Amino acid sequence: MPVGLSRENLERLDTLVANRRAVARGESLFRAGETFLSLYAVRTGFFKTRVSSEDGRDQVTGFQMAGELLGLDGISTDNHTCDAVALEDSQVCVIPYNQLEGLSREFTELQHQFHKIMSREIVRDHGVMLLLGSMRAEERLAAFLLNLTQRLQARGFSASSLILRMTREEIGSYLGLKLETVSRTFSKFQEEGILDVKQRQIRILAQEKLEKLVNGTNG
Amino acid sequence: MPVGLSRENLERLDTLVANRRAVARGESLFRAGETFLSLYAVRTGFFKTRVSSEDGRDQVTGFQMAGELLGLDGISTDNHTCDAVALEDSQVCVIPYNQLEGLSREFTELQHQFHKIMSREIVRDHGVMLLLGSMRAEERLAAFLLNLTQRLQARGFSASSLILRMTREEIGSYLGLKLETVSRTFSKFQEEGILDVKQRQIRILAQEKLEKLVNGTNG
DNA sequence: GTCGCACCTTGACTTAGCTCAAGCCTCGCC
DNA sequence: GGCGAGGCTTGAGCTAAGTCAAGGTGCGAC
Repeated sequence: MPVGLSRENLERLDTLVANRRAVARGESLFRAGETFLSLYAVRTGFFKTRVSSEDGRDQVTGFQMAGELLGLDGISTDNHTCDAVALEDSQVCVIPYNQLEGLSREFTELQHQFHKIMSREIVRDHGVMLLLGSMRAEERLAAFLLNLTQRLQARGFSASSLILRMTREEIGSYLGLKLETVSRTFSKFQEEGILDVKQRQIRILAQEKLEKLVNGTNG
Repeated sequence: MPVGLSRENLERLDTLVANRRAVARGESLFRAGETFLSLYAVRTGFFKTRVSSEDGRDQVTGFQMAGELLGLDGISTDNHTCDAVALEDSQVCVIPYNQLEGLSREFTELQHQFHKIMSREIVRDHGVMLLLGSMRAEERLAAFLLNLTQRLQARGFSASSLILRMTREEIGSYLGLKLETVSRTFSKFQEEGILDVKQRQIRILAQEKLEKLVNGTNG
């Protein structure tokens, strides 16, 4: 949250975010049901969030990379409502929530940014609902890949070449598909010359075809 | 947002919410792309929200009844990102967003409540993702009906008898199903003695069976 | 180095839900 | 009171994605 502030105030904001925590691959940062105290900003690494229903069903609700925020769902009931699991060794900033509320009462800009971040999460979720509610498998995977590369590119990585941090099953859960369907769709994209797929190493050969799949009136 | 406050402060909160607006059935309260200035609290009536992709696809993202808040998605970019359409003649309170931010800097409790409301929206959306990503048609419709009746019951209406405000197509869009599937599933529930369905009049005869469909490990 | 395990791919078959089509309510309007 | 339009139901056939099953691949532990 970059803001124009005095040095003293900048320091106060820095303390908000001073605390670090490391999370090893496969470990949870937090779990559904735990008391909510802090938000977390990913510094390095990669996470998934996952909700579960009373029966065994679960659903990956998102993948988070450096700079993204985790834990917003916990504010509603003072308990986390999802699990956040590191997909590789990761580091987060711990942001004590009551301090954030306090500071955001003083700094209008911080308050506004925080609201924007929450709102953006809602907008993102609506996009996923659109995907889950109305797209076919190929369209879902295309949208997923474009979203990932866009976010990676914003962080200075290649727009066309990436290494997936998650399994086919996790991608499938996120996209509402079975892992076999994800795998077959990757293979299909490879046959069609859209992707080069070697396990988790993906190279995008024809981004415009992915975009057409997502946006085109589906021909 | 009921809070314990002095009379003067209560009055200031009242002015926040003093403005009313009527929306006739079928009209939009706001549309995607319009400048975001205010949130809206439903006073009477019933709304749907809907997102659209560049091609014609669209997805109903929620149904809102009295007491629920509309427009949170607009904060992220200062533009609304979905359409809100009245499903019956309705009335809303207009809540100017910059005033809300201002007051919530003064009133800790208001700030906290507002954050909880945004967070609750995120949690709700995750629940819908779980539904869209992992449930079968019957389970989706059961979850939908239980959610509706629960919210109606919280407002003093019957837990077992309701009148749908939306078409089969709108239910289908929300649940990621085609209208025919929604219709067939209603018919199936009727055959099984779970519901009595007469067009939009629904009577729930066996709530426990709906609950079992949603929660049961799916037998 | 090789063993084991987690993950991925591919094939054959099944099925839930979609599509297309026809007909029926019901409610507002003339 | 009849007509029309939007909405709902139902049937028949199709298809995208799921299921089950049998390997293949690559990496970490010993």
